[in-house]
Amino acid sequence: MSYPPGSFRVAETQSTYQLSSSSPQWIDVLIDCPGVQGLYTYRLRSDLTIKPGDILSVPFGTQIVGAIAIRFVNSLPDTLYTSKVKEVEDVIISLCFPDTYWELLQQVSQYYCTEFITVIRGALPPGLLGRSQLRIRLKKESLPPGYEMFCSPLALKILNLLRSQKEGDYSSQYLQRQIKGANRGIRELIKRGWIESYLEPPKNAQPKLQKAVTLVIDNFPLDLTPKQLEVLQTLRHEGGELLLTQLLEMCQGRSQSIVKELEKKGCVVIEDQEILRLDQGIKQNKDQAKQLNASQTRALEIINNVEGYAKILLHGVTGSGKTEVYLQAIAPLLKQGKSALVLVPEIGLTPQLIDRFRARFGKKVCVYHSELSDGERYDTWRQMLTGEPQVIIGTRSAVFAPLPHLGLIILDEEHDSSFKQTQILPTYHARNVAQWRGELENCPVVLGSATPSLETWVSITKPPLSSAHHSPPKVRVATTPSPRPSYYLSLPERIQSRPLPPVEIVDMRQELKQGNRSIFSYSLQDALVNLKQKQQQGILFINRRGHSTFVSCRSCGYVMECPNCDVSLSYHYTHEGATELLRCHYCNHSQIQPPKCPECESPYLKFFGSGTQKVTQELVKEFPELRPLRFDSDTTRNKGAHRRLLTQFAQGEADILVGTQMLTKGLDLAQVTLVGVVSADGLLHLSDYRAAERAFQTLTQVAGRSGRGDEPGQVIIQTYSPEHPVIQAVKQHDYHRFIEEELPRRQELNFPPYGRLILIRLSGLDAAEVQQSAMILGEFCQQKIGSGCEILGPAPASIMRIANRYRWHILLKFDPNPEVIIPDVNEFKKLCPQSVSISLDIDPLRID
DNA sequence: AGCACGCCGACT
DNA sequence: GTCGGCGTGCTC
Repeated sequence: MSYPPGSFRVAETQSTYQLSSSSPQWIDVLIDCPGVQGLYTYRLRSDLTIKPGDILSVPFGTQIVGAIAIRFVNSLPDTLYTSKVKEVEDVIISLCFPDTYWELLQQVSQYYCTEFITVIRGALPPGLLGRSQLRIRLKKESLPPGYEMFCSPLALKILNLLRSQKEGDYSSQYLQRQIKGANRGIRELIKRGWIESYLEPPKNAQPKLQKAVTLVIDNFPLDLTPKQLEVLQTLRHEGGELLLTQLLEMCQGRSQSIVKELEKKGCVVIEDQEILRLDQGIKQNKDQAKQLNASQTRALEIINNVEGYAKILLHGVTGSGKTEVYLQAIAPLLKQGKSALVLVPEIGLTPQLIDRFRARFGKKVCVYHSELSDGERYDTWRQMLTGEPQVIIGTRSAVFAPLPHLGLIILDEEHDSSFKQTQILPTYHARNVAQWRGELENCPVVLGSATPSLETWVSITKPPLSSAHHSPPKVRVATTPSPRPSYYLSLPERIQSRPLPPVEIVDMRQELKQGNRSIFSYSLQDALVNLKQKQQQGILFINRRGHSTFVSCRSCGYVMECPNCDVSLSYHYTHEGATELLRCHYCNHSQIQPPKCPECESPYLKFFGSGTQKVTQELVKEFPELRPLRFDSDTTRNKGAHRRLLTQFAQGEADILVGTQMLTKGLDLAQVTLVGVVSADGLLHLSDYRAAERAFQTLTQVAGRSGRGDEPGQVIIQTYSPEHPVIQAVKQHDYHRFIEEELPRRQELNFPPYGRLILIRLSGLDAAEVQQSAMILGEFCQQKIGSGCEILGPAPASIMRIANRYRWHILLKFDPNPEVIIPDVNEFKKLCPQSVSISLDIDPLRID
């Protein structure tokens, strides 16, 4: 583990020494520098109130860095001289984090083998933990005439560079990047007194302040001018307090000087007031709790009556009204003064969900996700710490929302892979963290899904599969007392008893035999014609964005490949007359489609496979009366584009949405009666051990978009493998059948949810270096880890090169019970050259 | 993470 | 002989 577990913990925030006669002089802090191990001791300042858990800034080396106060110290160790101990610089933010908060972060740190400070960094809003910058400033007035003659060429270079800037001021880092060996010259110039160095304090996220005017008298004095009286009367009329800008706006033409004058006379006070930059969204019409059906009522009853921690799986088919259960589960909590945390897959993807929460709870709803600006994030975060009852809706990172009095955590679409962080440390899964949080805060955790992950499924106490298969019980409570209570709640029916849409599987091999060369089967063609006639709307699901999956030469078979990655380039062609582009979906390299094959000069260089662009084009060609709307990461890239496209569609400006995975998440469009999957095969035949699970989830979810309104729905899935078990399970809407098929396969190979996985990723620019490092680490793992852990690889990644970096993997597979000791990543790094980067992915979802 | 110190190779 | 590369270690 990169951090020795239990070697320290953040002290209880209540522990201050005010009552003790000998108050401590020092405090141990955790420095915000990954790689810096252990705690550092600083002198307390009498003018600052500091307690453990506070975020401080402290001098460290030549800079000022962020730090977390951990504990008071009464005496220094012998090895540390008093003179070496520096003083705390400042308190950045002093807030009462719930005690369990730091405990949670420590748990994340241990489980995900990530330094504690790195976990804290990921949990706090960006910008809170700042660092200073060493800057160099030219002292123009000290520069003697003819100074050029006195100094070294190096120093002269620095002087000239500084003089080129208006203020004569650059960061030390910038100077060192521009001029090699700048440090020597800087020292020379400081000695001469021509330049000086200073620390620019870290710019932390600051609350936004605005001047507010408050009326402080009841009876107006008599010596007021008419203008002054007008201002005061306006202020009183508006409740006695207004922002200065608002007040001035209301008393048009009145200037600030009048208000200043009133302050002098003691009529009002002007104070800075913190303005919260919160994403309050679009005003929604207030709505009321909806009537629940029997299953929903039972589910709600269980959730509301759970005391303390419990893990609750809300297994509801698509369109079964999970959201309404969430809403009604939260309502009583808010009345008790508690808050709720709602985690959703991708915020941009669920404007509908946010709107529904806002319509029910109004301003008590806050949205927290990484696409907010730093200021918005900071303010929302501060707003959470107030402890007022509220509902936070957020993506993965919101699992760290510092809400006191947490009463309920909900993970909607808990099976969704975006709850797992993969690129940045810690590589946590929000579902795991939410469970730990529920245990620590002693509140229930609801996992909602139509297609629960296998992890969740096996972790929930539930009726035996075989009986469940035939008649799934509605509610089943774990009867055996267990330290981790769990409940299985099922919503087997859609609301208002709407049927699940029938799923038709079309064998594309037969279509070809019958002479159909279109990408749309006869069934789908009929359905599309019908759609227009009935004035209904539809969705076409395509697994890929772009136009085509690859471009190859019909003469020699040459395939256009990305120069930086070992993948073929996708063909992009947005509209008539647009440039034909080839783009790499891994590194975003793009180039113009060449007119001839680069290999054999043949002009027959053509695209194959279908993406969203091509399907849209084909659709327009074959069904010109249908108005399509493309919905993928190419068309939803801009902020708000998502909501705009959905609104357009909802208002009937298009007949059919053509899109990718995005369509599968939380869309509730009542008018959609037809869902077409152009080709399921791309989903079925991935080499990943989770391919089947993902395919089942995606197909079930996309099918579930159909028939949510009054009109019955219909689903058509085109495939070349109609007999595939996943396809059959989707056709029957049979989750249990899929589970019975898939679980034994996982168990046999000890893959999750049975065994645990840790993936060691290596990458670097030099192929041989990466390979050799992988071999060394593989050997090291064999020796160090040994029994109880299966070591797979080292092996090259399935796409060996991405963005010019060669990639190798080592996969560790072990039973969750006998704790396998994973060596420190730093130990791995010591064994490899610096140019090879190494990272651990704990419980990886994909191994590619 | 920065940044100092320090030990080796290419130049005046 | 010095300059200047970047490898190792420290920062309370």
